[in-house]
Amino acid sequence: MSAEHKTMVRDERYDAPSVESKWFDRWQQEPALYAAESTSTKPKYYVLEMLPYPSGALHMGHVRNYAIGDALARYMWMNGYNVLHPMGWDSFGLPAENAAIKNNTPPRQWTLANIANMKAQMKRLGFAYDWSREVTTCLPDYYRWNQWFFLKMYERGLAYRKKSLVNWCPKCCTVLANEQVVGGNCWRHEDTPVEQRELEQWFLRITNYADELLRDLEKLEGWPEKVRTMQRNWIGRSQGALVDFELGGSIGPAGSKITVFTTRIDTIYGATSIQLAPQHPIVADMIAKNSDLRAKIDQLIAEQRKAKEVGDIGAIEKHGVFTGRYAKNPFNQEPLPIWVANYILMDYGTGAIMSVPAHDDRDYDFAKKYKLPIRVVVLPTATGDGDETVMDPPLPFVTEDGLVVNSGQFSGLTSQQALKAMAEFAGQNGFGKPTVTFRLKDWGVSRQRYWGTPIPILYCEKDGIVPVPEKDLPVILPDNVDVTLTGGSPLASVPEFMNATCPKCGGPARRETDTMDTFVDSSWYFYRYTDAKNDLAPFDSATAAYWFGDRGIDQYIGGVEHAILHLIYSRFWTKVMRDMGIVKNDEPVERLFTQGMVIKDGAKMSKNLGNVVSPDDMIARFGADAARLYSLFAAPPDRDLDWQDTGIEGIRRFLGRVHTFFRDNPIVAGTYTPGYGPDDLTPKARAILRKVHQTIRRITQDFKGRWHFNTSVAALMELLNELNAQSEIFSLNGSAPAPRAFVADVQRTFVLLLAPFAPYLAHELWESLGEKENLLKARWPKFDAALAKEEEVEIPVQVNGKLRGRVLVPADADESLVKERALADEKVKAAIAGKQIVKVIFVPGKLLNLVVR
RNA sequence: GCCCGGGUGGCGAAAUUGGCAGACGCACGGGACUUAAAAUCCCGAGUCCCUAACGGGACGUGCGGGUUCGAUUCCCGCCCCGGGCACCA
Repeated sequence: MSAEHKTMVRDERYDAPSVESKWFDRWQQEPALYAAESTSTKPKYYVLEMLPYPSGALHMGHVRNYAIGDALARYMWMNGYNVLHPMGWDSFGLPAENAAIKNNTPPRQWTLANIANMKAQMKRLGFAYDWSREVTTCLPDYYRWNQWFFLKMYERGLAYRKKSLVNWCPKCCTVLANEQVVGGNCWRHEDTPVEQRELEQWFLRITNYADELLRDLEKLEGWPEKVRTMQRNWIGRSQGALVDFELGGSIGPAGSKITVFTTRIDTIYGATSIQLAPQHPIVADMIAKNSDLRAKIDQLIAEQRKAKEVGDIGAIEKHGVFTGRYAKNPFNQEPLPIWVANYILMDYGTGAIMSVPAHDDRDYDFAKKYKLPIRVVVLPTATGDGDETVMDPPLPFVTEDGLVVNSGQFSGLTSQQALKAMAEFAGQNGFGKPTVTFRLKDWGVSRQRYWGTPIPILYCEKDGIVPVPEKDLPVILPDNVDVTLTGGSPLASVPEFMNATCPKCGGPARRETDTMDTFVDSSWYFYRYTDAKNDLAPFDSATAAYWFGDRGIDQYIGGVEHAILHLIYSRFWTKVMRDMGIVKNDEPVERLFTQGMVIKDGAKMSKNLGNVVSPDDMIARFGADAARLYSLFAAPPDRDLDWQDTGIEGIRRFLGRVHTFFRDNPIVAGTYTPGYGPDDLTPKARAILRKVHQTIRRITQDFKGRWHFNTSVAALMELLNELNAQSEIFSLNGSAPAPRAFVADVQRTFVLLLAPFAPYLAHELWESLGEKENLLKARWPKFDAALAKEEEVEIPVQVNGKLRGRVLVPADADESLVKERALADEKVKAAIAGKQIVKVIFVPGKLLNLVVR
């Protein structure tokens, strides 16, 4: 603290360093100031900012995020709500291991030191958190409940182990979930392509909830549409049908068939080949007897892998190999050649498609290349344009509005009708059925890393997979583990950890040495805040129900980068907990706000670019209030903010002017007679009062509505400018002093309006006004429409829509008065000279437009 | 390619229902205070044109159309920037 203060630039007017230091010390002595009450008659409000990873120091993005949340929390407190505003640490994860290797410091020690530092920074910034509820995910009293949930999911069949191709980051030396692969690269190493490895891993069955996760997005009206769209895309629901094509010849067992997935069963009469993914099981049978074919298929697999690693799967050229075999189209008994193609993916649908070149771009390209027949079975219908015709080559794609032709009994149906009729027909005849596939895959949670929650599973030679009994939790993560990044789980090198006893047979057992994905930690942490010290359960259900209500956290604030990862896992976790009966809400978050990034010189801040702005530096130079206020003022919160040091300088000047105003006009409670009537106010004082109420309205509306706090701050600046312009009213020895009680009222209101944004200065001024009660317990000022109403307004006068003059009239003036005055205006006269007024448009209080000819 | 945002002075931005475009701030220019500077305070300012000046005029919210007395705002067609998804059958 003191070191920071010494380097602070001294301002001759407002000594932010010593004021902030004084209040910082006081707030440390009153930790209960921001404590939430879990039982209260007041209405509850749960406001939450996404918890940070303890990387070592806050960055400006954090400051912005928390300044928004803190302003809201303070506003809600001042409006009489019982506010829960907690903070914690998402403290497991790979950076701690990297730091351990680099600095030879144990991950635990490194992490806890970072937490201490960042917590001090948060306190210095004056954020009003209830630290009694702090959650630190890397401590056993938290992660034991990760293990508990894992066991519950295992019991319910939601956690399972399977061998499959998984994403492997060679730099992290661990497996990644699909959600952690960004454009084919690792989400932490954006230049490192993810490799595919076949490993046995633990998965959580998020796909069980795919339909509900999609459906409930409709309910989340308090979420940005952007995030909902991203989740919709990610879940990727696709309605279609499965159709079996019987194999001819001697491939596979008798009666073998290939099942394809299609969303366009209405085009099945146009199918001219079957395309298989190179990894398709049938292909394995074929190449077993044909080494020439094998080599070609291997080539296709290599192309696919390469494309995936480059991250541009759409760009590779389509290649295929004819297998020499045929499969029978069940609708028309036609034999179709079976090909293997590099553009067919084994992990979507069934890994097999029917190729309909006339009605699919990719199939069309492929058919052209290999000279496969192209057969049109859907014609465009006349939809008003009227001149669509079938062309040669045929239209590559016709949407569902088309008319089905050349399709046996289905000819003449619309595509929509055919989709239904043909899927039903397939079902009735036992060679297919309607189905739904999802892009969403189960969540792979195993990580071959040390710094995470141990998976509470044992492997016994006799009993196989054996969950750790609940009474034996937590499985403690051992200290003193060698965390070199060699690949393979570091815990496997700790015999004391790995070797255990089977709880079933008492024989020797081996512990699971993988740890959990850290996104497990953050999937439910916000429930823990409601009951953070519970050592019998993750949280008390009734307490969580109080804070979450029916619809979840009232307001969640964080970066859009978690739109899919954290926010989809959290939704899944909540639904699982609901099905377990420990929460009542279907969704964790009622309202979500994603703030924009803080950038500098048009680019994301990074050490490489050397454009990083340090919060410590800003606090030292301008003060915490200024750093916070600027991050609210410089741009609307949902937009990116381009940081400019000269901008925060301006904010510091504003805070200095505020301080000066109060210093020069000291009105202390108890030194004047309270109360004043309207008659005691001069017109100028009434004008001030009007501006005050207009400001209350603007700021209150910003909180209730769009959160454009940049305009809230601007409103405060305007109010201050007005107060300064009317200084004779305020000065005790001015020429036209207003009643002291009035001046005190204005000052009080100003401080209340400033309080959510600049708490240090607000508290200081509040005290200087002689107020004894804590500012957070004071009431937000009430807006009075009558007092805010203008008495006189300037009405713009247009002639044919062009501004020609302005007239000053009483606010409620009617058309005739405004018109009379307008016609008296010289410029208006000149504009209508020699012409006739054919129409008059009058918008009361807004505008007069004379239409002339 | 598809789906979301966004495009307004030198810069960050404002204009909540179609009604004075540019609030507020930054940077800039001028002035006051000072031996001087910094700090602070006051004043000016969208662009272009006319005027010695006072004033006045035209243009102006990415581009082109449209609706309207009136469009940053609504409609149609484009361009550019940012983000997401993508051989998903």
